Amino acid sequence: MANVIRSIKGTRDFYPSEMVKRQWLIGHMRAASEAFGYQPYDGPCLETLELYAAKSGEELVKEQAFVFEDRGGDPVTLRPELTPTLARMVAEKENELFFPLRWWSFGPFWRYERPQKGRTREFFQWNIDLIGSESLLADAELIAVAATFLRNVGLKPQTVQLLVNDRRLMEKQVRKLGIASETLPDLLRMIDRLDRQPGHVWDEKVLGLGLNREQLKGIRELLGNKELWRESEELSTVFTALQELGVGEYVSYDPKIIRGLDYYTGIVFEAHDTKDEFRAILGGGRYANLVGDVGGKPLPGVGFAMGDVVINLVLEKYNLIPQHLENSDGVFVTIFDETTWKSSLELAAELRGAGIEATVYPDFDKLAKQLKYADRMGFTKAVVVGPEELVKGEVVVKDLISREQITLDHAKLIELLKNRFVEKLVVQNQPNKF
RNA sequence: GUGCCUGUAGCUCAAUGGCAGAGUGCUUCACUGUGGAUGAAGAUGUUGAGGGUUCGAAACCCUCCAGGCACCCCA
Repeated sequence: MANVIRSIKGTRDFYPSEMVKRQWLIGHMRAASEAFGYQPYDGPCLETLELYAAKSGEELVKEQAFVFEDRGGDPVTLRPELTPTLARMVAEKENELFFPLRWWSFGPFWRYERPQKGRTREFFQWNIDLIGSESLLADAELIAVAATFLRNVGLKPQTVQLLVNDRRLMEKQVRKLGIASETLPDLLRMIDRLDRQPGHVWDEKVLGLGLNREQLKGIRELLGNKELWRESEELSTVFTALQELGVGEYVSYDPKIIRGLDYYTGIVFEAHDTKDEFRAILGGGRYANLVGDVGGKPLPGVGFAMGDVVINLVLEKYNLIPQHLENSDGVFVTIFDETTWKSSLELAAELRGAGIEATVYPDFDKLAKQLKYADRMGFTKAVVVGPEELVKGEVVVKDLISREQITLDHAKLIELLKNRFVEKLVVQNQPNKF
């Protein structure tokens, strides 16, 4: 195995057992999005470098994007985020779209980072935005979408919280301390990184920005004040709306939430595990001007993004991901021997024609081996067509869980399998069985 | 881009300078028309790669490669 060609650093292979989990996760993202009436959209994975030069943070494009020349010599970029694409798509059709837009998307993104816990170079991201409304109800709605997702995957409010803040409130409070407005962006960035370093180091850095000891003390007090939101009419409204939306238990106020990206202008929020063991699960907020930088009219919006990597770590820790590969919808068709294989194929075709998934064993192996395979692959029903049954036009169907088996004709077999199929559909309509 | 740690069977790991092992998985058989258990037998290694030290290296040293973790940045 030493000489197999390796995959690219920071990418992941999704074997069927992992793919089941990925589909499960996507299902919940879709369900939460659609529950609030959001529509799916997507853009290309390749974009021009120019698009990101206009919009994204400098570091994201210069340091972290995969940039290369196409065969014609033009610089292209593997998308490191979706927002610029969204802005471009909205700007291109701004006169024919009907606002507000409620759009969601799921797809792959690439960032050239050093892979580590919770960070890969190729990852999947759920993006969801409400564009064209300045209402605080829109801010609350996006937070409610996030909370609905967290609840539906089985995460409890004791385990995960959506931490909410408002940049306007923080700016106002910081100004009250008499801090110069030119140091404000740097200071906000420091607040965003408070928990990532020892307290005394952080203090030193803040003093280095030009603050005096008293101002530092004032900042520290602000950041410890869990009731600060009461001074913000906007936050009060948002929290009230979230109570009415039935997700109040998932939401709390945190003055330390600022968000690194510069384009946020109001409400900002992140989901964190309450033990603070993992990175932010998702992050988002209010922006004033989505499309201005790509040449459109200013449009306000609110949205968030959730990567698949951190949420998977959290879900794994709390054992919330369905583990097993299941073929329980289908039936496994054995092949008895060289003289009967045609009957097995014929039966399988008949079952498929009746809308039943049928999987045929491809070799003339011993029945024991075939049943062992069926068991390992997660089938719950197997069919045997041997010489004895063939004469009577019957088949043996075996329940691989109860180990019971019965002999019956084709019509009865189809009826039995179809009834089971109907039961399955009913079960699947429950969101946590997606 | 900076720093620290780790590479041994498919997987998880042991062997700390002296014959490369265990558990698990895998294959076969007990069971020639019936799978999960049990028992028995069997297969599997360039010890990440290359070089050096040594009578002798999986182990010690150097270089490279790969992976993990933290910083940076962020989903």
